[in-house]
Amino acid sequence: MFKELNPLLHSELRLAIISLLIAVDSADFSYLREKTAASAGNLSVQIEKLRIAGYITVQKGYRGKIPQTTCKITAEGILALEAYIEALKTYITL
Amino acid sequence: MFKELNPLLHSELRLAIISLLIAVDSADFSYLREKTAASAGNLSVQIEKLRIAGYITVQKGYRGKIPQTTCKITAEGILALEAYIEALKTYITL
DNA sequence: AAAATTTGGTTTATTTTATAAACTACTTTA
DNA sequence: TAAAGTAGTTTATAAAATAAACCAAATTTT
Repeated sequence: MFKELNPLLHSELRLAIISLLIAVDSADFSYLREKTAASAGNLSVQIEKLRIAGYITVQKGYRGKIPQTTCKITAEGILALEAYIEALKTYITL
Repeated sequence: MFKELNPLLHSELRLAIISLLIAVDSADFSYLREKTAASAGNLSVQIEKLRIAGYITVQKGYRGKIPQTTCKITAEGILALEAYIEALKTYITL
């Protein structure tokens, strides 16, 4: 009947992050913050959850002397999003 | 950029309930329980939330001597679902 | 040059939400 | 008549999202 909605993706902010990363392939913390309008704390927490799940990679480096965190979606992340969308289709007609 | 995902609908069980009610127009508690495979407690709580939001009506009656709760989606509920789907489309390409 | 502000975050605490467990009440079956 | 099933509600617990507080370095303001 209904397929399970991956709880890691079934979250407004995490879905937004994944959605942005699908489009740009690589994005830093500030970019994600601008686009999602999330608080830094919330964004930091949700990025970490996606990283632990293996859906994104996170590289902490420096741009000059300013710290810079860069995120990229992984192949696993792309597959997870595709599966999530398929599951959604068991609930709604898109 | 991203539209807000109505938190009342952005819940696996509540979305399933609304999805079922869109299709059948009227359904009792047991039917929803069968189709969603949710626990009675969880189903009861989520039905009540949808009722308070005005997305469904809930009629408590009897089938013979056995209590029977019947749910129907409201016009408001249908609109909310449509808006939710539109909002989802700002996150994913369906 | 000291103080305040901004950037780029992390950690911790609070609130909200979902879920599960326990309970009520009545009915049917063994 | 005792046990089990139906149809739920209420309450407690677990998990999640969000916000608040904080840290460190750099930049700007006075």
